[in-house]
Amino acid sequence: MGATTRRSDRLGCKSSLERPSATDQLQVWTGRKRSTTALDVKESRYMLEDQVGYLLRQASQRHTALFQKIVPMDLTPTQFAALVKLAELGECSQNDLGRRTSMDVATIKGVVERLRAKGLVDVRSDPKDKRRTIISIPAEHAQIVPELHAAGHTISNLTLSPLSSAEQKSLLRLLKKLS
Amino acid sequence: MGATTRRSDRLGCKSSLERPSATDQLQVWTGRKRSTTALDVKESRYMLEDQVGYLLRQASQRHTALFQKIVPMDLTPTQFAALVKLAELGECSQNDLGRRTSMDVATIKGVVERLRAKGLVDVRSDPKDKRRTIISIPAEHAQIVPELHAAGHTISNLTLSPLSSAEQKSLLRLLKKLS
DNA sequence: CACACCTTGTTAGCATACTAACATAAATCA
DNA sequence: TGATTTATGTTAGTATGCTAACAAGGTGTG
Repeated sequence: MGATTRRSDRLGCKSSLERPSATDQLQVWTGRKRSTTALDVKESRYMLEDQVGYLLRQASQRHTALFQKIVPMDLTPTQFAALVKLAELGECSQNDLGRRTSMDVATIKGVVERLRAKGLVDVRSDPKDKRRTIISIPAEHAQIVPELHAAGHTISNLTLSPLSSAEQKSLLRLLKKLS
Repeated sequence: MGATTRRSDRLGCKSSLERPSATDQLQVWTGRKRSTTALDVKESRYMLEDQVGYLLRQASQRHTALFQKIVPMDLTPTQFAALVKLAELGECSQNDLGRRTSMDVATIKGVVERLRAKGLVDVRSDPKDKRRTIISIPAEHAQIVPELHAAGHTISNLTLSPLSSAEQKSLLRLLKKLS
Protein backbone atom coordinates (compact mmCIF):
# COMPACT_ATOMS: atom_id res chain seq x y z
CA MET A 1 0.00 0.00 0.00
CA GLY A 2 2.88 2.37 0.56
CA ALA A 3 3.89 1.94 -3.04
CA THR A 4 1.57 4.65 -4.16
CA THR A 5 3.68 7.77 -4.00
CA ARG A 6 6.88 6.59 -5.53
CA ARG A 7 5.84 7.19 -9.09
CA SER A 8 4.75 10.77 -9.00
CA ASP A 9 8.25 12.02 -9.69
CA ARG A 10 8.46 10.18 -12.94
CA LEU A 11 6.14 12.56 -14.71
CA GLY A 12 6.85 16.14 -15.49
CA CYS A 13 3.25 16.93 -14.84
CA LYS A 14 3.97 18.07 -11.31
CA SER A 15 5.53 21.22 -12.65
CA SER A 16 2.25 22.28 -14.17
CA LEU A 17 0.69 23.11 -10.86
CA GLU A 18 -0.26 26.60 -11.87
CA ARG A 19 -3.40 25.26 -13.42
CA PRO A 20 -6.40 27.43 -12.58
CA SER A 21 -9.53 25.80 -13.88
CA ALA A 22 -10.38 22.20 -14.39
CA THR A 23 -11.08 22.49 -18.06
CA ASP A 24 -8.01 23.96 -19.58
CA GLN A 25 -5.40 21.60 -18.34
CA LEU A 26 -6.71 19.11 -20.81
CA GLN A 27 -4.34 20.75 -23.19
CA VAL A 28 -1.44 19.97 -20.95
CA TRP A 29 -2.05 16.27 -20.84
CA THR A 30 -2.75 16.04 -24.51
CA GLY A 31 0.66 17.36 -25.27
CA ARG A 32 0.32 20.99 -26.10
CA LYS A 33 3.60 22.63 -25.58
CA ARG A 34 6.20 21.43 -28.05
CA SER A 35 6.40 19.94 -31.42
CA THR A 36 4.22 17.06 -30.46
CA THR A 37 5.12 13.75 -31.96
CA ALA A 38 2.69 10.89 -32.29
CA LEU A 39 4.47 9.15 -29.47
CA ASP A 40 3.88 12.02 -27.09
CA VAL A 41 0.20 12.04 -27.80
CA LYS A 42 0.01 8.35 -27.32
CA GLU A 43 1.68 8.56 -23.96
CA SER A 44 -0.24 11.48 -22.54
CA ARG A 45 -3.71 10.74 -23.85
CA TYR A 46 -5.78 8.58 -21.54
CA MET A 47 -9.07 7.28 -22.83
CA LEU A 48 -11.02 5.55 -20.09
CA GLU A 49 -13.04 3.61 -22.64
CA ASP A 50 -9.89 2.05 -24.07
CA GLN A 51 -8.50 0.72 -20.79
CA VAL A 52 -8.58 -2.96 -20.10
CA GLY A 53 -9.86 -2.57 -16.55
CA TYR A 54 -12.80 -0.47 -17.62
CA LEU A 55 -13.65 -2.84 -20.46
CA LEU A 56 -13.43 -5.82 -18.13
CA ARG A 57 -15.78 -4.16 -15.70
CA GLN A 58 -18.27 -3.38 -18.44
CA ALA A 59 -18.11 -6.89 -19.85
CA SER A 60 -18.61 -8.38 -16.40
CA GLN A 61 -21.63 -6.18 -15.83
CA ARG A 62 -23.18 -7.23 -19.09
CA HIS A 63 -22.52 -10.87 -18.32
CA THR A 64 -24.04 -10.59 -14.86
CA ALA A 65 -27.16 -8.97 -16.27
CA LEU A 66 -27.60 -11.80 -18.78
CA PHE A 67 -26.90 -14.28 -16.02
CA GLN A 68 -29.67 -13.05 -13.76
CA LYS A 69 -32.22 -13.33 -16.54
CA ILE A 70 -31.42 -16.91 -17.39
CA VAL A 71 -30.08 -18.81 -14.45
CA PRO A 72 -32.53 -20.95 -12.49
CA MET A 73 -33.36 -20.49 -8.83
CA ASP A 74 -32.11 -16.92 -8.42
CA LEU A 75 -28.51 -17.99 -8.19
CA THR A 76 -25.81 -15.37 -8.50
CA PRO A 77 -22.75 -16.02 -10.67
CA THR A 78 -20.63 -16.83 -7.64
CA GLN A 79 -23.24 -19.11 -6.10
CA PHE A 80 -23.50 -20.83 -9.46
CA ALA A 81 -19.72 -21.23 -9.66
CA ALA A 82 -19.55 -22.68 -6.16
CA LEU A 83 -22.31 -25.18 -6.88
CA VAL A 84 -20.85 -26.31 -10.19
CA LYS A 85 -17.37 -26.70 -8.74
CA LEU A 86 -18.77 -28.52 -5.74
CA ALA A 87 -20.59 -30.95 -8.01
CA GLU A 88 -17.34 -31.58 -9.84
CA LEU A 89 -15.44 -32.26 -6.63
CA GLY A 90 -18.12 -34.22 -4.79
CA GLU A 91 -17.31 -32.44 -1.60
CA CYS A 92 -14.55 -30.29 -0.17
CA SER A 93 -13.69 -27.85 2.56
CA GLN A 94 -15.09 -24.35 2.51
CA ASN A 95 -11.74 -22.64 1.99
CA ASP A 96 -10.77 -25.07 -0.71
CA LEU A 97 -14.00 -24.46 -2.54
CA GLY A 98 -13.27 -20.76 -2.38
CA ARG A 99 -9.77 -21.27 -3.71
CA ARG A 100 -11.03 -23.29 -6.64
CA THR A 101 -13.64 -20.66 -7.55
CA SER A 102 -11.47 -17.57 -7.07
CA MET A 103 -13.14 -16.40 -3.89
CA ASP A 104 -11.33 -15.40 -0.74
CA VAL A 105 -12.25 -16.89 2.61
CA ALA A 106 -14.60 -14.09 3.59
CA THR A 107 -16.46 -14.21 0.29
CA ILE A 108 -16.85 -17.99 0.15
CA LYS A 109 -18.19 -17.99 3.68
CA GLY A 110 -21.05 -15.72 2.69
CA VAL A 111 -21.72 -17.65 -0.52
CA VAL A 112 -21.84 -20.98 1.32
CA GLU A 113 -24.07 -19.54 4.01
CA ARG A 114 -26.59 -18.31 1.45
CA LEU A 115 -26.52 -21.60 -0.44
CA ARG A 116 -27.04 -23.41 2.85
CA ALA A 117 -30.00 -21.16 3.65
CA LYS A 118 -31.53 -22.24 0.34
CA GLY A 119 -30.86 -25.87 1.16
CA LEU A 120 -28.62 -26.30 -1.87
CA VAL A 121 -25.56 -27.37 0.11
CA ASP A 122 -24.90 -29.39 3.21
CA VAL A 123 -22.41 -28.05 5.73
CA ARG A 124 -20.79 -30.30 8.30
CA SER A 125 -17.59 -30.33 10.26
CA ASP A 126 -14.75 -32.67 9.39
CA PRO A 127 -14.17 -35.26 12.15
CA LYS A 128 -10.62 -35.85 10.94
CA ASP A 129 -9.65 -32.16 10.99
CA LYS A 130 -11.64 -30.11 13.41
CA ARG A 131 -10.72 -26.86 11.69
CA ARG A 132 -12.49 -27.85 8.50
CA THR A 133 -16.02 -27.39 7.30
CA ILE A 134 -17.04 -29.87 4.63
CA ILE A 135 -19.47 -28.66 1.98
CA SER A 136 -21.48 -30.97 -0.25
CA ILE A 137 -24.58 -31.04 -2.39
CA PRO A 138 -27.44 -32.92 -0.72
CA ALA A 139 -28.62 -35.96 -2.63
CA GLU A 140 -32.09 -34.53 -3.07
CA HIS A 141 -30.65 -31.61 -5.03
CA ALA A 142 -28.18 -33.50 -7.15
CA GLN A 143 -30.43 -33.28 -10.16
CA ILE A 144 -30.08 -29.52 -10.41
CA VAL A 145 -26.52 -29.78 -11.61
CA PRO A 146 -27.34 -30.79 -15.19
CA GLU A 147 -29.75 -27.85 -15.30
CA LEU A 148 -26.99 -25.56 -14.13
CA HIS A 149 -24.68 -26.86 -16.82
CA ALA A 150 -27.29 -26.28 -19.50
CA ALA A 151 -28.06 -22.77 -18.25
CA GLY A 152 -24.34 -22.06 -18.04
CA HIS A 153 -23.82 -22.96 -21.65
CA THR A 154 -26.72 -20.77 -22.68
CA ILE A 155 -25.40 -17.83 -20.72
CA SER A 156 -21.89 -18.18 -22.10
CA ASN A 157 -23.17 -18.41 -25.66
CA LEU A 158 -25.39 -15.39 -25.18
CA THR A 159 -22.60 -13.38 -23.63
CA LEU A 160 -20.27 -14.21 -26.50
CA SER A 161 -22.90 -13.79 -29.20
CA PRO A 162 -21.59 -10.43 -30.47
CA LEU A 163 -18.43 -12.27 -31.54
CA SER A 164 -17.81 -14.71 -34.34
CA SER A 165 -16.86 -18.24 -33.46
CA ALA A 166 -13.19 -17.54 -34.12
CA GLU A 167 -13.35 -14.36 -32.06
CA GLN A 168 -14.97 -16.23 -29.20
CA LYS A 169 -12.17 -18.76 -29.11
CA SER A 170 -9.63 -15.98 -29.33
CA LEU A 171 -11.19 -14.03 -26.45
CA LEU A 172 -11.29 -17.06 -24.18
CA ARG A 173 -7.68 -17.86 -24.97
CA LEU A 174 -6.53 -14.30 -24.24
CA LEU A 175 -8.52 -14.07 -21.01
CA LYS A 176 -7.01 -17.33 -19.81
CA LYS A 177 -3.56 -16.09 -20.63
CA LEU A 178 -4.24 -13.00 -18.56
CA SER A 179 -4.73 -14.87 -15.28
CA MET B 1 -6.57 -14.17 -3.93
CA GLY B 2 -5.82 -17.77 -3.07
CA ALA B 3 -2.36 -17.73 -4.51
CA THR B 4 -1.08 -21.12 -3.51
CA THR B 5 -2.75 -24.47 -3.74
CA ARG B 6 -1.76 -26.83 -1.06
CA ARG B 7 -1.61 -30.47 -1.92
CA SER B 8 -3.01 -31.38 1.49
CA ASP B 9 -6.29 -29.88 0.38
CA ARG B 10 -6.41 -31.84 -2.80
CA LEU B 11 -5.66 -35.04 -1.00
CA GLY B 12 -8.16 -34.21 1.66
CA CYS B 13 -10.95 -33.90 -0.85
CA LYS B 14 -9.98 -36.85 -2.96
CA SER B 15 -9.43 -39.17 -0.08
CA SER B 16 -12.80 -38.43 1.39
CA LEU B 17 -14.35 -39.68 -1.81
CA GLU B 18 -15.34 -42.84 -0.07
CA ARG B 19 -18.81 -41.72 -0.97
CA PRO B 20 -21.64 -40.79 1.19
CA SER B 21 -24.84 -40.79 -0.78
CA ALA B 22 -24.38 -37.53 -2.63
CA THR B 23 -21.35 -38.61 -4.57
CA ASP B 24 -23.04 -41.42 -6.42
CA GLN B 25 -24.85 -39.15 -8.82
CA LEU B 26 -21.73 -37.18 -9.47
CA GLN B 27 -20.50 -39.97 -11.62
CA VAL B 28 -23.55 -39.62 -13.79
CA TRP B 29 -22.87 -36.01 -14.62
CA THR B 30 -19.15 -36.38 -15.02
CA GLY B 31 -19.60 -39.50 -17.02
CA ARG B 32 -16.99 -41.65 -15.39
CA LYS B 33 -18.23 -45.18 -15.41
CA ARG B 34 -20.24 -46.05 -18.51
CA SER B 35 -20.03 -46.12 -22.24
CA THR B 36 -20.50 -42.45 -22.78
CA THR B 37 -20.53 -41.30 -26.36
CA ALA B 38 -18.71 -38.19 -27.44
CA LEU B 39 -21.99 -36.39 -27.79
CA ASP B 40 -22.97 -37.20 -24.26
CA VAL B 41 -19.73 -35.89 -22.92
CA LYS B 42 -19.95 -32.74 -24.93
CA GLU B 43 -23.44 -32.02 -23.73
CA SER B 44 -22.94 -32.78 -20.10
CA ARG B 45 -19.42 -31.46 -19.69
CA TYR B 46 -19.28 -27.96 -18.22
CA MET B 47 -15.89 -26.59 -17.38
CA LEU B 48 -16.20 -23.58 -15.12
CA GLU B 49 -12.69 -22.46 -15.99
CA ASP B 50 -13.58 -22.21 -19.68
CA GLN B 51 -16.60 -19.96 -19.26
CA VAL B 52 -16.39 -16.34 -20.25
CA GLY B 53 -18.08 -15.08 -17.10
CA TYR B 54 -15.66 -16.87 -14.83
CA LEU B 55 -12.68 -15.70 -16.85
CA LEU B 56 -13.95 -12.13 -16.82
CA ARG B 57 -14.32 -12.26 -13.05
CA GLN B 58 -10.81 -13.61 -12.62
CA ALA B 59 -9.32 -11.03 -14.94
CA SER B 60 -11.16 -8.23 -13.15
CA GLN B 61 -9.87 -9.46 -9.81
CA ARG B 62 -6.31 -9.52 -11.07
CA HIS B 63 -6.67 -6.04 -12.50
CA THR B 64 -8.12 -4.67 -9.28
CA ALA B 65 -5.26 -6.14 -7.26
CA LEU B 66 -2.71 -4.51 -9.54
CA PHE B 67 -4.69 -1.30 -9.40
CA GLN B 68 -4.60 -1.03 -5.64
CA LYS B 69 -0.84 -1.43 -5.59
CA ILE B 70 -0.16 1.32 -8.06
CA VAL B 71 -2.83 3.96 -8.03
CA PRO B 72 -2.16 7.12 -5.97
CA MET B 73 -4.27 8.29 -3.04
CA ASP B 74 -6.00 5.02 -2.28
CA LEU B 75 -8.47 5.43 -5.10
CA THR B 76 -10.55 2.47 -6.14
CA PRO B 77 -11.01 1.65 -9.83
CA THR B 78 -14.47 3.21 -9.87
CA GLN B 79 -13.36 6.33 -8.03
CA PHE B 80 -10.51 6.59 -10.49
CA ALA B 81 -12.88 6.22 -13.44
CA ALA B 82 -15.21 8.88 -12.07
CA LEU B 83 -12.36 11.34 -11.53
CA VAL B 84 -10.84 10.79 -14.96
CA LYS B 85 -14.18 11.12 -16.71
CA LEU B 86 -15.01 14.18 -14.68
CA ALA B 87 -11.73 15.80 -15.68
CA GLU B 88 -12.54 15.08 -19.30
CA LEU B 89 -15.99 16.64 -19.02
CA GLY B 90 -15.09 19.57 -16.80
CA GLU B 91 -18.26 19.11 -14.78
CA CYS B 92 -21.50 17.22 -15.06
CA SER B 93 -24.48 15.97 -13.11
CA GLN B 94 -24.11 13.03 -10.78
CA ASN B 95 -26.37 10.72 -12.79
CA ASP B 96 -24.67 11.69 -16.03
CA LEU B 97 -21.28 10.95 -14.56
CA GLY B 98 -22.54 7.55 -13.53
CA ARG B 99 -23.92 6.89 -16.98
CA ARG B 100 -20.62 7.77 -18.61
CA THR B 101 -18.66 5.50 -16.28
CA SER B 102 -21.03 2.52 -16.30
CA MET B 103 -22.33 3.00 -12.77
CA ASP B 104 -25.98 3.03 -11.82
CA VAL B 105 -27.45 5.85 -9.78
CA ALA B 106 -27.01 4.12 -6.44
CA THR B 107 -23.39 3.26 -7.11
CA ILE B 108 -22.34 6.66 -8.41
CA LYS B 109 -23.92 8.31 -5.38
CA GLY B 110 -21.66 6.37 -3.05
CA VAL B 111 -18.61 6.97 -5.22
CA VAL B 112 -19.22 10.71 -5.38
CA GLU B 113 -19.85 10.86 -1.65
CA ARG B 114 -16.53 9.19 -0.89
CA LEU B 115 -14.67 11.40 -3.35
CA ARG B 116 -16.31 14.41 -1.75
CA ALA B 117 -15.24 13.22 1.68
CA LYS B 118 -11.66 13.16 0.39
CA GLY B 119 -12.06 16.64 -1.04
CA LEU B 120 -11.39 15.43 -4.57
CA VAL B 121 -14.69 16.65 -5.99
CA ASP B 122 -17.00 19.59 -5.41
CA VAL B 123 -20.71 18.94 -5.19
CA ARG B 124 -23.24 21.70 -5.72
CA SER B 125 -26.82 21.92 -6.82
CA ASP B 126 -27.74 23.19 -10.27
CA PRO B 127 -29.61 26.49 -10.10
CA LYS B 128 -31.08 25.94 -13.56
CA ASP B 129 -32.42 22.47 -12.76
CA LYS B 130 -33.17 21.92 -9.14
CA ARG B 131 -33.13 18.15 -9.51
CA ARG B 132 -29.51 18.10 -10.53
CA THR B 133 -26.33 17.84 -8.53
CA ILE B 134 -23.30 19.19 -10.35
CA ILE B 135 -19.98 17.50 -9.70
CA SER B 136 -16.61 19.04 -10.49
CA ILE B 137 -12.96 18.77 -9.58
CA PRO B 138 -11.84 21.63 -7.33
CA ALA B 139 -9.14 23.81 -8.81
CA GLU B 140 -6.70 22.95 -6.06
CA HIS B 141 -6.81 19.30 -7.07
CA ALA B 142 -6.69 19.73 -10.81
CA GLN B 143 -3.04 18.72 -10.89
CA ILE B 144 -3.80 15.17 -9.82
CA VAL B 145 -5.35 14.34 -13.15
CA PRO B 146 -2.08 13.95 -15.07
CA GLU B 147 -0.86 11.69 -12.30
CA LEU B 148 -3.98 9.59 -12.64
CA HIS B 149 -3.44 9.29 -16.37
CA ALA B 150 0.14 8.19 -15.89
CA ALA B 151 -0.84 5.67 -13.24
CA GLY B 152 -3.67 4.45 -15.43
CA HIS B 153 -1.31 3.73 -18.29
CA THR B 154 1.02 1.87 -15.97
CA ILE B 155 -1.81 -0.24 -14.61
CA SER B 156 -3.16 -1.08 -18.04
CA ASN B 157 0.26 -2.04 -19.31
CA LEU B 158 0.91 -4.19 -16.28
CA THR B 159 -2.45 -5.89 -16.54
CA LEU B 160 -1.88 -6.68 -20.20
CA SER B 161 1.75 -7.66 -19.77
CA PRO B 162 1.16 -11.43 -20.12
CA LEU B 163 0.09 -10.75 -23.70
CA SER B 164 2.06 -9.75 -26.76
CA SER B 165 1.39 -6.40 -28.31
CA ALA B 166 -0.78 -7.92 -31.00
CA GLU B 167 -2.68 -9.96 -28.43
CA GLN B 168 -3.26 -6.86 -26.33
CA LYS B 169 -4.81 -5.03 -29.25
CA SER B 170 -6.89 -8.07 -30.05
CA LEU B 171 -8.19 -8.41 -26.51
CA LEU B 172 -9.20 -4.76 -26.29
CA ARG B 173 -10.97 -5.00 -29.62
CA LEU B 174 -12.90 -8.10 -28.59
CA LEU B 175 -13.85 -6.69 -25.20
CA LYS B 176 -15.16 -3.53 -26.83
CA LYS B 177 -17.17 -5.57 -29.26
CA LEU B 178 -18.70 -7.44 -26.35
CA SER B 179 -20.33 -4.36 -24.81
C1' DC C 1 8.06 -33.16 23.62
C1' DA C 2 7.86 -28.07 23.05
C1' DC C 3 7.43 -24.43 20.32
C1' DA C 4 6.95 -21.90 16.19
C1' DC C 5 4.56 -21.79 12.21
C1' DC C 6 0.85 -22.73 9.07
C1' DT C 7 -3.95 -23.53 7.85
C1' DT C 8 -8.88 -23.00 8.51
C1' DG C 9 -12.48 -20.43 9.67
C1' DT C 10 -14.91 -16.21 11.85
C1' DT C 11 -15.88 -11.43 12.45
C1' DA C 12 -15.91 -6.49 11.45
C1' DG C 13 -15.54 -2.95 8.25
C1' DC C 14 -15.35 -0.76 3.74
C1' DA C 15 -16.41 -0.34 -1.34
C1' DT C 16 -18.75 -1.69 -5.54
C1' DA C 17 -23.16 -3.18 -7.89
C1' DC C 18 -27.81 -3.98 -8.30
C1' DT C 19 -33.04 -3.65 -7.27
C1' DA C 20 -37.07 -1.43 -5.65
C1' DA C 21 -39.64 2.12 -3.65
C1' DC C 22 -39.94 6.81 -3.04
C1' DA C 23 -39.89 12.11 -3.58
C1' DT C 24 -39.26 16.02 -6.28
C1' DA C 25 -38.61 18.67 -10.41
C1' DA C 26 -38.90 19.16 -15.31
C1' DA C 27 -40.83 18.18 -19.82
C1' DT C 28 -44.53 16.76 -22.73
C1' DC C 29 -48.88 16.55 -24.51
C1' DA C 30 -53.89 16.55 -24.60
C1' DT D 1 -53.32 24.98 -18.37
C1' DG D 2 -53.51 20.61 -16.27
C1' DA D 3 -52.39 15.86 -16.21
C1' DT D 4 -49.19 12.44 -17.44
C1' DT D 5 -44.77 11.06 -18.15
C1' DT D 6 -39.92 11.37 -17.64
C1' DA D 7 -35.61 12.49 -15.28
C1' DT D 8 -32.79 13.08 -11.09
C1' DG D 9 -31.61 11.85 -6.87
C1' DT D 10 -32.22 9.34 -2.15
C1' DT D 11 -32.79 5.42 0.82
C1' DA D 12 -32.98 0.59 2.15
C1' DG D 13 -31.73 -3.95 1.35
C1' DT D 14 -28.90 -7.77 -0.64
C1' DA D 15 -24.63 -9.83 -2.62
C1' DT D 16 -19.87 -9.89 -3.98
C1' DG D 17 -14.87 -8.80 -2.93
C1' DC D 18 -11.32 -7.21 -0.19
C1' DT D 19 -8.41 -6.29 4.27
C1' DA D 20 -7.22 -6.99 8.95
C1' DA D 21 -7.46 -8.99 13.35
C1' DC D 22 -8.50 -12.92 15.77
C1' DA D 23 -9.11 -17.87 17.56
C1' DA D 24 -8.23 -22.55 17.32
C1' DG D 25 -6.68 -26.83 15.30
C1' DG D 26 -2.58 -29.21 12.77
C1' DT D 27 2.42 -29.74 11.38
C1' DG D 28 7.14 -29.82 11.53
C1' DT D 29 11.55 -29.06 13.54
C1' DG D 30 14.89 -28.62 17.00
